[in-house]
Amino acid sequence: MGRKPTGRPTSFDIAYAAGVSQPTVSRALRGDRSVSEKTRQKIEQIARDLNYTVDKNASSLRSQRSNTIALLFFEDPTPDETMINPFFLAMLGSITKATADEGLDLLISFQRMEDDWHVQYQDSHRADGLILLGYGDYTKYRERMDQLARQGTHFARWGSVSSDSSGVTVGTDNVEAGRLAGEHLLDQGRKRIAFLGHADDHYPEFNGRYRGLCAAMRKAGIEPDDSLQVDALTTEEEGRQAAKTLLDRGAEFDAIFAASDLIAIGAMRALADAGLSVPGDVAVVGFDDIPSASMTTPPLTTVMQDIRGAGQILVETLLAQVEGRDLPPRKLPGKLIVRGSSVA
Amino acid sequence: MGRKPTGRPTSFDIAYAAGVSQPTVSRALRGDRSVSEKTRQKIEQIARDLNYTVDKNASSLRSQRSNTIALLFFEDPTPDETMINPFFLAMLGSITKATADEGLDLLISFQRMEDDWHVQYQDSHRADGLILLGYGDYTKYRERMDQLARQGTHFARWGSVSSDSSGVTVGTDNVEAGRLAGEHLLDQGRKRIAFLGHADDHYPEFNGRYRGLCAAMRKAGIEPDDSLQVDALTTEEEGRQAAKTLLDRGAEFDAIFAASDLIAIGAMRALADAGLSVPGDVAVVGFDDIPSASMTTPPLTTVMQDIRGAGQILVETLLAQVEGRDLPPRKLPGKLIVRGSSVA
DNA sequence: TTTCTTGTTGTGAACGTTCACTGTTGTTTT
DNA sequence: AAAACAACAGTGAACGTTCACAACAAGAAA
Repeated sequence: MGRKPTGRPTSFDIAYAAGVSQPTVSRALRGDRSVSEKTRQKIEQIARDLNYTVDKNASSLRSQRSNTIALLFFEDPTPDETMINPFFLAMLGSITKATADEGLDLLISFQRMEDDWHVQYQDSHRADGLILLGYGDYTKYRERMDQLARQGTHFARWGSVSSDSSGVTVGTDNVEAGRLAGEHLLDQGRKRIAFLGHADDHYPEFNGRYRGLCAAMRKAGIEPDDSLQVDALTTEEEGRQAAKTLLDRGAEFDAIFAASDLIAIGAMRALADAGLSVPGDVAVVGFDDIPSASMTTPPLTTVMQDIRGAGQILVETLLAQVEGRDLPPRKLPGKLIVRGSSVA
Repeated sequence: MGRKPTGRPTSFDIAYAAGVSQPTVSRALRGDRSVSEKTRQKIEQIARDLNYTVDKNASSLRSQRSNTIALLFFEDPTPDETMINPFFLAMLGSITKATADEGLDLLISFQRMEDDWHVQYQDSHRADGLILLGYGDYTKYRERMDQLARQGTHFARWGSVSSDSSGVTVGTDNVEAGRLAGEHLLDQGRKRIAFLGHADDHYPEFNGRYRGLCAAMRKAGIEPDDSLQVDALTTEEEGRQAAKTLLDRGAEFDAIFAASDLIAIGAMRALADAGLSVPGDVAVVGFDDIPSASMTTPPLTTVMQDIRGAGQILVETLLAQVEGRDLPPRKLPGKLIVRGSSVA
């Protein structure tokens, strides 16, 4: 029936069987409206019978569109390489769904920041665009992003939304979310609120959360105490260390707002080790609402980010960019999830 | 410099700049040894200067090899679509690493079992092979796998290792792991051990774990009591329900071996609700060692699967298959992680 | 009737590689 | 010194689509 006795059928085989030309097959299967309904159905039927599928490579090569996006996690190297930040893992689920809804394929990669790989994804036509998820020292990533932007690579990033970085960014309104957390703690009568997490511009998301907390405190007539802010990255261990530092210093505090749940969980361990009760002695609020947050004792109060919305908006934003119409950066609201760690 | 005033450089541009023919460029960049060292270096240099990368689509089209594998999660539909089983999420990390090490790209998809999509991944030349991760009613998946095998699709699956299913499977030695868990509980002096999880052939992994438990008990001279086995799927809620069923029934038991950590966590909640202490009244052992397992109170004793090894072996196995040499199925050992939920 | 649409299909080329051969050197063997 | 063989590079075609354009029919407008 086909030209070749062996191998997968091609559009030529379908065309032959349907008695039309090969490009007509291509058009029909793509849903091009210039093909009559009758021939389209006939072609679709034959394609199904012969178990034919369009060759993705040939299609992408010719059309210069891969209908694929690459999801790149970039982070500072960690000891355990296969361990992924739980928050981004959740994001992955949402992005997968969003890409599937748009009929896109999703490539993923966890290349470390040292590698140049991510730069090549679009150049090599593997993907039409990139979604970047990352954490760690922001200033290190900026350079890469500028490079990507210069090369005309399409990408959308999850992170702190500001105008100073190249590329479109989607992220939670961290300042507002920090304010929510702060107000909640103040409502519980807490007055000396510690912040665990880096608070300088190298970590703009954490910085925003801290600024939100400070704003809430000032509004309540309390001047934030800088000595209650301790640097920490998003790991349980750093959270434990940070809380320990605070305790060793003899600092007085009745609440902790941690920049992430992992930090909060680590901090709770340190508090338990020191014989302090949560929320009795110290109320704790985290950020992210990772699955483990509800497993702790007491369950952790935290700020949930709109993960589902995030994935969808990231994909939308990226797709728009690929198609030449740029969408503006977007800020998503965070939502306070009150659990036992902050209320009596 | 090139033939075209605009757009990405092609291998022709590199060839022109290097004063060689275009196929030589292709050969050089592929590392073909029939290109002299000198010209290879020259070509590589020029390629770097011109920011050239090989077009993945053209390359894959011509060579009929995409150097990409697709990772497909298939599961029975759940209420929250973006929620992914934590164990498979961990597996994802390991598979990503393994594919990166082999220089492969990784496509992922969470298509539900209803869809036919997964069948098309290889046909459309998107991927050279498939890795299947899934849970739920096994008998439903068998049919699909037989279909894949019939079509000559290359795939490797994570799950229960047995000879009866088509395709190569890699998995933990569930019987042995179940025995480990059982022996541990028996060592703690427990005699009436309940099993929470489906134990019929529709769920061969859980079934293996149960058989292992039974074997350990018989070896210790205790005949397993069927009434202490309660069906449950891998969710916290089902675990809670299962434990509640057991309690409502007035069953006597001093230990629970849950077929997964999520089930175990749910069961611990039910025990707490009933005023029973862990491990005082009931010792609990889970399976998987998901991140949350160490967060519970008390921390959960569990069986850790060799996730890192799993990813590597799955990729190896699949790659071998693609290259025409079949590797045998593999069983990986599980490792007991003793925490507070099972020892006093 | 003639001309212009509109809808549908066919034609030839192009996307950017890799593959299978054919040449061309220069070196080794007989 | 002729023949044989490497080692390397070039030539033409092929992979399976999609694109731009031409061509044809049938009905509408002139």
